[in-house]
Amino acid sequence: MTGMARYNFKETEAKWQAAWADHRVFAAAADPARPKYYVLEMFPYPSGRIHMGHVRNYTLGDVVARHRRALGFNVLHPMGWDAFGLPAENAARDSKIHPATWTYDNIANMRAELRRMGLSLDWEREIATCHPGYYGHQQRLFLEFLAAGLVYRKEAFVNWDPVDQTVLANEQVIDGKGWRSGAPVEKRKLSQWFLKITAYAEELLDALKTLDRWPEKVRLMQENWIGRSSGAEVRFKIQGRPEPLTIFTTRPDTLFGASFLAISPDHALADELAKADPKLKAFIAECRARGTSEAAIEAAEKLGYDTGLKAAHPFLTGKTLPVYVANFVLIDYGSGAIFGCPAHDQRDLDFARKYKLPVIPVVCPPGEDAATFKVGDVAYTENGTIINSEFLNGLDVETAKQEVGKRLGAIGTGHPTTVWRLRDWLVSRQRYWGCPIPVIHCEACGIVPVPFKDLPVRLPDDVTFERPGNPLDHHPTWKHVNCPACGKPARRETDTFDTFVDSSWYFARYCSPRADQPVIKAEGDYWLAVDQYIGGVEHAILHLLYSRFFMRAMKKTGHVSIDEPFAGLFTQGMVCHESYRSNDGRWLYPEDVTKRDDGTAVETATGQLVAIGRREVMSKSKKNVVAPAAIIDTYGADTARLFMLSDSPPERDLEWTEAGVDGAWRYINRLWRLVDEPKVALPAASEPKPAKLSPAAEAVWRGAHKTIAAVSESLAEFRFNVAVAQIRTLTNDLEALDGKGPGEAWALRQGLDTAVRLIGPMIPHIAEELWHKLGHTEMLCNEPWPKADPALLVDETVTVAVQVNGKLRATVALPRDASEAQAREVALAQPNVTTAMGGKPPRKVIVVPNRIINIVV
RNA sequence: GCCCGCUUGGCGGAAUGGUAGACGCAACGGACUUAAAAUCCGUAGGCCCUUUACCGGGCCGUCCCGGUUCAAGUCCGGGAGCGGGCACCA
Repeated sequence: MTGMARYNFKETEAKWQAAWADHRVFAAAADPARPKYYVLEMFPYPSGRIHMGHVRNYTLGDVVARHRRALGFNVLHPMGWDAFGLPAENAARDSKIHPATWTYDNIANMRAELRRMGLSLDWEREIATCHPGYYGHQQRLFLEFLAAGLVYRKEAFVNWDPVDQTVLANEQVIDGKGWRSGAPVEKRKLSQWFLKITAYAEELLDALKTLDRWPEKVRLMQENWIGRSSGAEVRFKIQGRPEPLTIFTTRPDTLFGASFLAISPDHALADELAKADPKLKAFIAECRARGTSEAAIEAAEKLGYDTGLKAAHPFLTGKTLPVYVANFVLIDYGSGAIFGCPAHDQRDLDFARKYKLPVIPVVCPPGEDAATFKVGDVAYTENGTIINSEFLNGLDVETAKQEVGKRLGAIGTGHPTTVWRLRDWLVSRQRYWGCPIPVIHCEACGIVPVPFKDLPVRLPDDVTFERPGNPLDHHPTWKHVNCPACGKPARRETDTFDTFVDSSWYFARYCSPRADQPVIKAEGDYWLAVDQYIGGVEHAILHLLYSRFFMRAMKKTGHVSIDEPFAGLFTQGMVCHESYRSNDGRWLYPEDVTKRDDGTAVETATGQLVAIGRREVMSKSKKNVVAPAAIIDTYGADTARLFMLSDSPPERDLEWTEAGVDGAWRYINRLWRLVDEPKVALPAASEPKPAKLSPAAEAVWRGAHKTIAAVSESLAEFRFNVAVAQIRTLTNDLEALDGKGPGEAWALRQGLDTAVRLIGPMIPHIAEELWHKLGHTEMLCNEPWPKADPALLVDETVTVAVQVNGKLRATVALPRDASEAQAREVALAQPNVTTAMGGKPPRKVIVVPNRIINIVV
C-alpha cells in the first residue's frame, strides 16, 4: 500500500499562492479587444480580523471571477478597504493608538488573512479610503458636485449627543439615547452639508426597472425607500394673514371632509406664532424633547395645540377650519402641513375624537346608505362613492382626485403634485477619522471651495481625543487658513464626510487606482459598470442607493458614462452558529466547548454542562464566532471555501458546523487520493478515445459531459451548492469505476480532468496541484472552461415512468425518442400497469416523449 | 399598520407542471485494526403486506384548506407559522 498520505494543504496552498502572485496571473489590464467582466465584493471595514461573513462573500466572488476568467473574459477583481469610521476613533480614545496606526495595522493583518484564502484578486489595485490618494479625489468630486448644484448647506434638525458633543446618525440613537454616552439625544438645529439625491428621486426610482439582474427584494426595498406619493398641494387662505398655508395630501378627494389643518412643530409658521405665544413655545419644546425612537413614537400620544388661526375652505364659502400645531406632522415630508379628514384617516380620526372635531363622511362604502353611513372608531379608507362633497358627489375616489386637482388649478389654490419619501443626504459628521470637507468659511466671501491645486485637504496627524467633540475643531492651527478668494483670515470646515460617501465610488476608482484624477475616462468606460456585485443584504438600501446617485453625479460632472454602477447584484445570506452559555451566564466561544455524543455540551476547561442556544448570526457579543484564520490553519483555505459553497444556497443563511467542515475536508482528501493513487495507470491526456468502451466507461464518459453542462448552468445561476453536488456525483462515479474494462482507464482520465477543471474555481489550490499531477503543464487558472459535447448529453435508452391515473406504477426502458405507439404498447404490457387498470380499457393515454406515460382509465 | 419573502426526511438541501428526497451532514450495521483515528462496504421518509431470505408490492407523505390539470412540492385562491424591510410619510 502506498500509504494513506494525507494531502498536505499547507505546502500546496502556499506554493500556488506564490505561483499566482509571481506570474501576476490576476493583474488586470484594459484590453478593448476582449470582453471584460468586473466582479466585485463589498470591500471590508478594516476591523482587524476577517470573519466568516467575509470568507463567504469573497469565496462567492472568487468562484464567479475564476469561472468568468475561464470563459474567456478579461476579469477585473479588485480589493480594498473602507477605512474611515468611528471604531478607529474609539480605539484612539480607549487605547491611545492613533486612528491611522490602528487602521493601517488592521489592514496589514486582514490583507495577510485574505491572501491565505487564495483569492484571484488583483492586489496591485488595492485602495484604502483613508489614504489621501483616495480621499483627495473624493474632495475634488465634492467640489465639482457643488459647482454642478448637487450640494447645499442648510440648517437641519439633527440628533445631538450633549455628552459626546457630536451629531449622531439615526442608527446610533437607541431608545432616544446616544449609543456611546447613554445620554438622551436632543434635536438640534445645525448647519449641515447635504447632497441633493432628491434631484434624482424619479430617475432612481424609474431606473430600478432596468436592473433586471438585481434581486426583486432589493429593488422593492429601494422603491419603498424612495417612496413616490401622488397627490395634491392645496393652499389654504388663513384669516388675517397675507400668506396662504400650503399642505400636501394624497387624498384630495376627501377635501370636503376636512375638519382641521395641522402643521409640524418645526414649521416656520409655528416658529413665528410661538414668539407671541409662550404656551405654544412650551408645546413645541415638548414635542422636540420627545424621543425619536420607534418605541417612543409608538407610545406617543397624538398631541395638538390650537393656534386660534382659521383657514378658509377652498370650495366652501364661509367654512373655516382650525389650525393646529401637531406633534405627528413631519417637517420634511410634503410641506410640513396637512389637512385632517377624520372620517377617512385613522390618525386624523383619533385626533378629532380627542379634540372634539367634526367627523364628516365623504366616501360611502359600497352597499352602505349614504344617508345613514357613520364612522365609529375605525376610519374608512377604501374606495366608495363620494358624498357630502358638492361637485364630487357620485364619483369614485380615483375620479374625484382628478376632479379636485382640476378645480384647484382653476381657482388657483393648488395643483396635483408628487412628493417623495426620500430625503437629501446629510453628509457632514463632526468626526476626525473621515474625509475632510474641502471648503473654507470666510467672513467676507462666505463659503469658498478649496482650490483644486490645494487638494487633498489632509487630516492633521497631531490630534487629541481627550476632549469630547470633534478633534479637528480642537486642533490649534489646522482650521485657521487664509481665504483663497480674498486672502483674509478664514476658517476651514471641520466636518468630515459620512463614510457612506467613501464607499459610493470606490468601485470606479479601482479602474484607475493611482490616477491623478478620480477616474481615467477610458479606463472607466472599459471596465464599468460592475458586472457582478456581491455583498450582504444589509446594504440593500443606503450604500446601493448612494452609489447609484454618485454615478449619476459623476456622469454629470464628466467622470463616467454610466448611470447604474452595478449591472448585477447578488445578496448573500449570513453565517450562523449555535451559541453556548455557561451556568453562570457567560457566553462561551465554540472552541471552548466540547460537544458530547448525547448532544449535550460541556465547557472544556471546567467540565460544566453548558446551555446550547439556537443557531443565529455569528456575533462577537454572543461569542458564537469561529475565526477563519484558525480554520485555515487546521483545514486549509480550500476546505473553508468548499464548505462555504456546499450545502446552503448562497442567498440563504448558512450554519457553520464542525461536522460540515469535516465533510468538506474528507472530500478534498478523497479527490486527492483519486488522482494520487488511481486504480489503474492513467493514459496521457492526449491519448485518443479508444475504439471500444465498456458500458461503465461509456457511462462515466457521458457523465463527465453531463456534469460539464450541469455545472456550467449552475454556476451561471449562482447555484453553487448544486454545482458542488453535481461535481461530487461525478467523483463518486469515478471512484466506483474499477478501471479494468476496455476504455475505462481512458474514461477515468477524462473524468478526472473534467472534475478537477470544474472544481477549480471553488477549491483552486488543490485543483491546481491535481491538474499538474494529471500531467498538464499550463496553470489551471489559465485554462479555458470545458465544453460539453451535446451528442453525449442524451442517452440512447431512457427510463420512462408509467402512471395510471397519475400514480406511478412502473418504469420502462425505451429507446430515446421512441414512437408514441411503441411507448404506449410497452407501457400497457407492464403487469403492474394492467393490475392497476383493473381490467378497464384506457380512456386516454398521455405520452410525454422520453419522460412519462400517463394512462387514464 | 403597510410591503416582501420563506415553510420538503433527524439536519442543510435537490427536483424544466412529469419517477419527491440528488448531493452532503448526523445515525445505524459491518470490514480493516491489538485499539483508536483514517478508510472501505452496506442501511436509511412513515406505515403496512408478501417472503426463511432475497425479489417484490400497497397505502400515506413536500405547513393547512380549497381549486386548475391526464399529472401539483411546483400554478391559482384562502389561512397558519416563521423571517425580513419600512413605519406618526398625510
